[in-house]
Amino acid sequence: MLLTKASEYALLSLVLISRQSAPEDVDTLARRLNISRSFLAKILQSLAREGILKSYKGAKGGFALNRDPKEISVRDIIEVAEKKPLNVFECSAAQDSCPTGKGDFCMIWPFLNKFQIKMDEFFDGLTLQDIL
Amino acid sequence: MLLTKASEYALLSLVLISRQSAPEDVDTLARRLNISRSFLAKILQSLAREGILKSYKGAKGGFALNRDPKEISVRDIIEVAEKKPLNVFECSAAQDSCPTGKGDFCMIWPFLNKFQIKMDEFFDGLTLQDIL
DNA sequence: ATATAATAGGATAAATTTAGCCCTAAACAG
DNA sequence: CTGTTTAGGGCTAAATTTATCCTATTATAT
Repeated sequence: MLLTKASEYALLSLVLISRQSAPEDVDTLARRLNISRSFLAKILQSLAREGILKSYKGAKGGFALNRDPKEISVRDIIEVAEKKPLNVFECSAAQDSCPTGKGDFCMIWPFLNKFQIKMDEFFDGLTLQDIL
Repeated sequence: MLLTKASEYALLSLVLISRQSAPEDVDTLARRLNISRSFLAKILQSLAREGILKSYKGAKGGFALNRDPKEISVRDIIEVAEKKPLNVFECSAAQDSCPTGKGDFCMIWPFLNKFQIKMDEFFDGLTLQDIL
């Protein structure tokens, strides 16, 4: 599994939330998805902090989309859920982050970067809208 | 990091080994790559068990390629290094492995599978030869 | 024979992921 | 106002994954 459950839960929740006009609360979502309430709460809170969701406290509160599904890239969602940039390796995005060091040129960086770019293209070009 | 250091070390070692005609031993490789000897040993042993490398015990022993670099797909290398199939999620390869269960159709499987297929194409089409 | 080097397996350590708990702050309904 | 609802945040625990180390054994070249 390249991606963790956090991404899975984030995507599933966002689909459910998108289908609703009123805010959905964590309890309902966790029950509907049959997953840990507190873990999901953290994920949704992160998504809210990053402006993907909007949160409403108090009665009838919960989470709703903060932007149009077309404006939410799958890449954004996954990077928030995983809490880190979506890199094949630490070094695959920027050549200067190569850890082998020793000054000499990395033997596999070109390959890694090629995959990195392919993946970036895929995730950047895909929005929540496309999943719905 | 989607892939672990095991894959990184496997790829780097294979490149070094490819450049040599005589078997390369773990000590030399670990020193050259500046990484843990015993960790690398396990990885190379796995690669040998899967027929990617050939191992030679005793003096002047070590590891050498067992097949032509053209015949070794990057996918094979990574799957051996990661010790598991290269799936985005558990469920992304086969639809029936969806864990949400409850009989209803998964909301995100089509998307996951699309990515899975893209990744498969990329890795299957690439061989060790292409990295060298 | 002897030194070299892989093999195998277990043990350990470190890091990350997943989950649970509890208390606070905010918003809302009546 | 007041009580209820719900997000927010922190802290801890459990589980799993990654990474490393160690030791005994087996094979081989010279």
